[in-house]
Amino acid sequence: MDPHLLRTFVTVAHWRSFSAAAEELGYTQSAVSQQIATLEADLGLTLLHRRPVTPTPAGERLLEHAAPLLLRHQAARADVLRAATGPVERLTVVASPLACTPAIARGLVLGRSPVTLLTAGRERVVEQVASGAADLGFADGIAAPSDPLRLPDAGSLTGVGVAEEELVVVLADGHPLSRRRGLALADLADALWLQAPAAVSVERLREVAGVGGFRVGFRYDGDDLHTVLNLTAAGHGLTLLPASVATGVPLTAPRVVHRVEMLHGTLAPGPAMTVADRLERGRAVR
Amino acid sequence: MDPHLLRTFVTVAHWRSFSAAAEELGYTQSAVSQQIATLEADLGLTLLHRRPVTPTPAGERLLEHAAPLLLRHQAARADVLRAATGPVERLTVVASPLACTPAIARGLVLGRSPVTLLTAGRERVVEQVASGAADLGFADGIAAPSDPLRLPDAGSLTGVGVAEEELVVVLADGHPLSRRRGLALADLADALWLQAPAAVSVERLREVAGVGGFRVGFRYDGDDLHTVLNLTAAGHGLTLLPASVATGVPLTAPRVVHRVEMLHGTLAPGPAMTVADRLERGRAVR
DNA sequence: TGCACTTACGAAACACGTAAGAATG
DNA sequence: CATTCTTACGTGTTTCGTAAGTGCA
Repeated sequence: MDPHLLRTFVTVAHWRSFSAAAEELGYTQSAVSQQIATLEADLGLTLLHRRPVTPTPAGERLLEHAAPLLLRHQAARADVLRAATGPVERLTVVASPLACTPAIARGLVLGRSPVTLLTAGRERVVEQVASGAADLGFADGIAAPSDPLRLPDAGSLTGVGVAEEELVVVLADGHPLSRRRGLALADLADALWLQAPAAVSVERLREVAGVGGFRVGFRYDGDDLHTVLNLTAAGHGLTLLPASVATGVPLTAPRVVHRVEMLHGTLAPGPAMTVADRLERGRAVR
Repeated sequence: MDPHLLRTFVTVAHWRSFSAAAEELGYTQSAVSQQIATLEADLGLTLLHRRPVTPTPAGERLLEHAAPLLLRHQAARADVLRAATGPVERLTVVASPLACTPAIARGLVLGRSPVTLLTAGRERVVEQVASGAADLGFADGIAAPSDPLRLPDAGSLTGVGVAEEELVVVLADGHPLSRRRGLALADLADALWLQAPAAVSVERLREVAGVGGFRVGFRYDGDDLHTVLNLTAAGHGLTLLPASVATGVPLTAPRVVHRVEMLHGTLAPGPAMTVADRLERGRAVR
């Protein structure tokens, strides 16, 4: 159960192919085959069905453990390294699509030090901060007011809520429900929803509403908010968005808000700490 | 950052000696030296001062990460293995000294299947269950009513509260405070306390009380409750114990209780699940 | 028959033990 | 000067790549 082998296993399972994993990892097909064989021999279990490549039940189980394990592993490494190297005079920030609110954007100025901002999915934000690729991360999601976001656990990351905002249901133009003053999520479980990284995930919707349904009518894999709005307007599916970025019908039940959390490892004095402190002091929520 | 090297590092740091760690791990002194050198070269940092052997700040940082990392690592392995092998017809249970209350003991009967019970410290209970050495664990500690215990995170362990009980302050025979009807923890911060695995840890006392103090007057490293009571009676230090095992003055503030939690990994149908279900149904607290 | 994983085999790297060396208290 | 860690070096093992082998669509 070498992290090395674990990473190969995860990659193979992801691509459902030994050869594709080999290419991604810079190994030969043969090496990957041998690594998986070693892992299986070590556990005494078959982890993957071959042709087609599919995880066995034991493999599925291992996959659930492997991702958090590898995440914590690289987080530990990054944290030790970060603590040892002095403060750097540049700041790299990663934010999920809707996480960079005006207040946060304003907080990111930093004298003459250069700031780099990049966008990534929620999990990737955690990963980047944990691995030290970014100094500061902003992840958004929906949650009950003052509840923390449910983010992957990297072991040593500090997260503070920095913004919470009302949510609205964005409906198609002229949708019969658009005249309503407020909507309950449970009433919309039968509707078709738009699945997009920039908007709230349909999976999370089911969790929050506590019911099934919420079929995905359309899937948009890009980050562009205008495209999301255009797709919704065209009737491809409903969307849940923070009130400030879209017009729609307020969501009244359950009481959930759009929340942004700032994530960082242990901060050495320097730009990252300065910015984090400023944002933490000015935060809208705890 | 091989788990292998990490384990060696943790052991060396624990013993503050390369040779002692080598002996414990079954390596030569030389091998340990090389492993630490490899780890240090990999991170590009000195992790340990030599002679005397002491962690550097970076080493301290790594130590904080290493234990939970290794714990999760073996927990993942055990979980995959446990899920794959069918239910076993024996049950191994591990409990911290005061965790095996009468109700729990009663719950541990299991038809004709043999049950093995062993005692270990709180951390060790988690470790044993996580690593699959035990099927079921019971850990006790003090916490605010209905609050969970603060146990090491193994990633995939389920914990449910199964018992909560009042605490009493056990005082020396004829102690002036023993006539009081109730005591507040903060008033006892200046007293001398008995540190013993079977009783509440003095460290935890400080956390719960939110103040310093609580000097350790005597340290007893055994598990025997009678010895603890005798030591307390002899005036070697105060102790905090569940009301059912000792007579003393009820603790009135802060509102804390003695809590027992049952821990287990994913349970396959079988003895472990039977017992866990029974105890979970009959639990006193959530 | 062709694509995809496995196996065989050799070369390079690695990890450990023995034993000698260095440094500290 | 004795204890404790480091270094040098030899050996056995591991791991990877090349290339041939095998099996399923």
